[in-house]
Amino acid sequence: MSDKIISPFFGQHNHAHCTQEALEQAEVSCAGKGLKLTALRKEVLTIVWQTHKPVGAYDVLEELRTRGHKPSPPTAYRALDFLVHAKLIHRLASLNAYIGCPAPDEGHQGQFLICTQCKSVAEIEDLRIIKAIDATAASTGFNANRQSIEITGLCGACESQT
Amino acid sequence: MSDKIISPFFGQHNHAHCTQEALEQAEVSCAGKGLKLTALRKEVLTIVWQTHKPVGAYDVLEELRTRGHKPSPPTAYRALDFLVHAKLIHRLASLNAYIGCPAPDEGHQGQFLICTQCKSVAEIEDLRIIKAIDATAASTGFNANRQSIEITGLCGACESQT
DNA sequence: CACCTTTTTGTTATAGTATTACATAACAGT
DNA sequence: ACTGTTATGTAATACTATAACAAAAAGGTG
Repeated sequence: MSDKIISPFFGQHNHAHCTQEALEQAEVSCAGKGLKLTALRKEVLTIVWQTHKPVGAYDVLEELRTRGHKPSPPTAYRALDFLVHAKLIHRLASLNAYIGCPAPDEGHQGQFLICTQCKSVAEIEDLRIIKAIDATAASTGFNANRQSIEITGLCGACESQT
Repeated sequence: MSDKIISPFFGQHNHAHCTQEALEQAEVSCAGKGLKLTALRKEVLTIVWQTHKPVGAYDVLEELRTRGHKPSPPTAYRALDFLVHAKLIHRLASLNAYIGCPAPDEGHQGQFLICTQCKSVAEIEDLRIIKAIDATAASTGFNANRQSIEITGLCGACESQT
């Protein structure tokens, strides 16, 4: 099978465990790359990981406030930018929002299934898509360096509730 | 070959002809669907078609002003929304901008190659990508209804100028 | 045509998203 | 301790998009 689901696919799971694992991976990953996962950045990462739904920058700000900070927008955007560059989270352009990346060290690009009903997002890695894009790039001389693939629809659970 | 370039791929072409054809197609397409391509909407479509670079909503507003209108934001957004729904233009989520669709009646989804250097955008339709997405959807129970595929990089021309 | 309904456009205000610019503080190496 | 660098705080502002209501234009019907 050439596609791989790399986040819990709209299913039940132990989310506390899921989040904790992401945080531990983040520590390791940053240490390995010489990046500094400061207290603030870690807190923002935790906030993003609270759900598998995308979180907006101003949601992060709000949440930081409930945790005793008094942040203004650049605080959130800077932390989010750092996390994106560290490949710990992804930005979903179609939603202006962020979501935790469950596999920061696999060098994958973002491919997302976004449920319009329950708002959950699953990240996938489909080698056929990557290959197809590479092939098109090669055939046209286009030198691709980033792909943003965002597919919206209804997840199985929401579909069956109709 | 399973992929198709459906807009001039970063190459030279007779753009006046290109634009005019798009406008004529738009007339026909709207007539066929019972949609009203009003003077304002047509003017906005023309503005979007001025280049193969994406155009922002406020660019459209600006351009409308130079043409004697005194529009406020909703004027531009409404016309752009109409054109998107009529499948005459696409919105590029990663750029908050719009670009003309050269093949409005082919029912395709948007797949775009975006050159970060010259800002040109080419639209492609790669059946392998579509099939790969359908396959993933089928295998997970996800019911996809819209895809947004935006690939950024350097086009051949800009690459060779390096 | 006169009337009514629907759609489109105008207008004002405001909501939501993101960045610039500069100040202060924390950190790392000498 | 000193210094250069990185991170965070703060204020202001730019950019993107929509809500809500008013006016005008277009289309249908008796």
